[in-house]
Amino acid sequence: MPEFIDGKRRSRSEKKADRRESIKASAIEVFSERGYHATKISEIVRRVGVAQGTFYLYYESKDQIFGELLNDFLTMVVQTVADWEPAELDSREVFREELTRVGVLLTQVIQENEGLATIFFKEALAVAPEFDLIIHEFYDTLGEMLTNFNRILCERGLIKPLNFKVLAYMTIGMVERIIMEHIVNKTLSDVPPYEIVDHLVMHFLAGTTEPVDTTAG
Amino acid sequence: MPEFIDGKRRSRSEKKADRRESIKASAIEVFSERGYHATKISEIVRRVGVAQGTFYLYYESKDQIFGELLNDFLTMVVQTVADWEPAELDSREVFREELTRVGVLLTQVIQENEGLATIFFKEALAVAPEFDLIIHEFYDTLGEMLTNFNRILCERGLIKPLNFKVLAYMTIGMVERIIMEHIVNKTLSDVPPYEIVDHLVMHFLAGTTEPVDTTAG
Amino acid sequence: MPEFIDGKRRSRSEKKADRRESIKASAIEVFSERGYHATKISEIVRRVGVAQGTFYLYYESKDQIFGELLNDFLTMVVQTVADWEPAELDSREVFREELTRVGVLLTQVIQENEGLATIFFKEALAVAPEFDLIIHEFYDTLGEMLTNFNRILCERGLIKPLNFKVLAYMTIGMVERIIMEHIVNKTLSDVPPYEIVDHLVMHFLAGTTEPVDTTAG
Amino acid sequence: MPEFIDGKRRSRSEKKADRRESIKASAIEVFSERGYHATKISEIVRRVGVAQGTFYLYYESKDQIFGELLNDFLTMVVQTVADWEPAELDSREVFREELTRVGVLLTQVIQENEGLATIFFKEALAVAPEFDLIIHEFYDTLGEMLTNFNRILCERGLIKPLNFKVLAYMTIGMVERIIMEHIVNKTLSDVPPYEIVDHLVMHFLAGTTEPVDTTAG
DNA sequence: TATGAATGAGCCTTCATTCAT
DNA sequence: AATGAATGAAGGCTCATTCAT
Repeated sequence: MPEFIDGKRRSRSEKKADRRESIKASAIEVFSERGYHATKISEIVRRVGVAQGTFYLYYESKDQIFGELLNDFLTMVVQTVADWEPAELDSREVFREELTRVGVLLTQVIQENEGLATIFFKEALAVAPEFDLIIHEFYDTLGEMLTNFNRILCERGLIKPLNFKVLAYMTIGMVERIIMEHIVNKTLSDVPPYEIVDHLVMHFLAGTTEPVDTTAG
Repeated sequence: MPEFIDGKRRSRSEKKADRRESIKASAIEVFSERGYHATKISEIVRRVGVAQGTFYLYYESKDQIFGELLNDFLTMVVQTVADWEPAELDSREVFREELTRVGVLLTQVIQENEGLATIFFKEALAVAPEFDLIIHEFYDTLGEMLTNFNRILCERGLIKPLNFKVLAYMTIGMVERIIMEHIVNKTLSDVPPYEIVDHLVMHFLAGTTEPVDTTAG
Repeated sequence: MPEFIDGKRRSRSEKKADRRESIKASAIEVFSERGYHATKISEIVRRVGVAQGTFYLYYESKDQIFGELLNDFLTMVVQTVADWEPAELDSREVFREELTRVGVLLTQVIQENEGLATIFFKEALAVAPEFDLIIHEFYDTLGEMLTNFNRILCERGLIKPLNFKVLAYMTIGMVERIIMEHIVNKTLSDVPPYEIVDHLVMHFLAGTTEPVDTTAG
Repeated sequence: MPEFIDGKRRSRSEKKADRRESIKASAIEVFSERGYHATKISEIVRRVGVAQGTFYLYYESKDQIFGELLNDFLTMVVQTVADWEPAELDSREVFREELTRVGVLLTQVIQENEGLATIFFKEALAVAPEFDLIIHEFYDTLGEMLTNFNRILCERGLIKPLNFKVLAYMTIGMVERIIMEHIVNKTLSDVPPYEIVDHLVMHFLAGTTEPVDTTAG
């Protein structure tokens, strides 16, 4: 019996969870390949090998599973940053190292969830106003976090005074476009992740630490 | 008689062009409000006040008009950059001024075409593989242009040696996220465009001109 | 002025008739090429080089012109037979000659109106119940004419007693399938018309004049 | 319970096949009554009492089911002839009997499938070039079969030398017009099938066995 | 008489969701 | 829990016909 294949009896709820997970995995696959609108429930279940009706035992609707996927992705990103727990940022060097560390962490987590990332970057905005809200909240939170972060850095003398909000979104933009090209479009797949993160960190620091001398020729 | 309102008789082809434009304007409105899939031809024509069939006198299909809108936007952006004709970049100061100038130009053009910008940033990737191609080509072109531009700047000693491709996409990302927030999502609408462009240029220059001194504490 | 090209003034009604004829010619072309349903008024007028609205100055509707074409064809066929005026059928030889003569006449008239023939044989039955009626009437008339003709021939001893109605439809079938293959489908286009008519006449006479001796081995 | 009506439980696939058949039956009905273009899927399903979408569980499209019906008819006709297996045609008498036998068989089969026959004779040529091909192939095959058959009969001395191709199509025409009138238009419904077949066979034999003496008066 | 832009009814097809088994 | 057949609303597109100019 399949339940014994791995040597231990799986409980009923464990099996149920498995079925749910396999449907979710299939959904990630299809959504990331075809996009939200071109994805049919029939294709999701076909790949799992269950009947159409089974989908609705585990998810309420196409929208609902899509929302859950979006949420999974955002939670993952937020969690990674929340788990960061940076060392005391008492020097530029430590600061640089810490930024690099969280950058590499994010890179890994996103690389391991390529499908979710693709869905987020390509589809999320285009599906429905309902999801727009979630995403705007995410960006708002991210933007606010970074704005505050920048303000703190400034107070500690690690970066110079700027419009921290603009700075925050510039940083977000840099990072997300790089992820797009590296993970989703693969146009930067020949560049090692570390080099990419290094560029991002360097650029952030350079653009924020020293006034540009524009008088020199 | 309406024909004399602007002091001259309008020819049939002029009126025909007008009708086409009014349908296009309506399409931009609806697409940017509702997104591609939620947009119904019936809604586009309802807002113009013509019959459903009229749409098909001017456009072949929903896909075709969407493609045309996308093309309009990309052409506009490319044209703005192509019309730039920067002065001789013989000093950092001139360089900075020129970058700022093109930035302001782009800001204006995009602000005047908010609908198209919204469609591009929110929908373009999610509609159909057919459009993915156009967009990837656009990004590839943009990426290559900037990569070469960076290389030239480096040769002239205006920026330091870096991975120019990564740098290019970082720049693209900064700019597009800022546009997103400023024009589409309006979260930066309280910041004057000039300040935003200034930050972008400053950041670009700072991150590319001087090595960051990470030894200082 | 075009009206003088052939050296004489054309009256207004003559010009009008010309326009009507050219539209009809175009309609025959398109109907025979594409069939009734795939024929668009726009295509008919495009080939004449007039505007869509012009069609409706000369014909009431698509149905109406189709009906007129059908009628033209049937009238032509009936007229040919009516113009036949056979010589006194006082011998089998004369009879045979007369049958051949009318056969050749019909062949010519149909060959000169290939388009109409194609429309009649391929489309007529499939368009609308309204046309079914016309066609059934035609076949009924034809069937009755031939039935009576056969009866007369029998009375004169030219053919033997048979079910004249069945005989009539057999004859119609033979003729129309041959026309189909010869004129419409061109699968018999390598056989000279005279040979074809000869076979038809011969077959008709053979099948109607002598009892078949089925006792011979 | 309906499942027990015929004394045994019907399996799911059996019921599924039934549903398919009932839709096909309805399609035959509507197509033969209204013709291809005037037939609406909504009417087909209305008569079965199922929803519009159900049609598409069993057939891909309107075209596809029409093609299947056409194919059914042609297969049926070809199968009847293929199942014929005539006795040794060593005498005119046997020959006549065998021809009569296959004629009666065809009559029965077509009478039992009146709807399909109507569709074939009235609509088939007028629907789409795609179907034209199928039908032309059918007639070509039929024409060739009969041409060869006639040649063989001639070699065995059962019929005299003629243009066998012309002869073949004359035969086809006789038969199909008779079917048209008897089955589709019902103008010969008062004549018993056997008499009709007899006339056809007699006529075929008479027209092919003896030279007509045209010198006698 | 001629034009051709405009009309709008009509139908095929898709697919998320339901529900009887 | 699982099935998969059935549902039916919804929308893109066509084209014969009209009518203002």
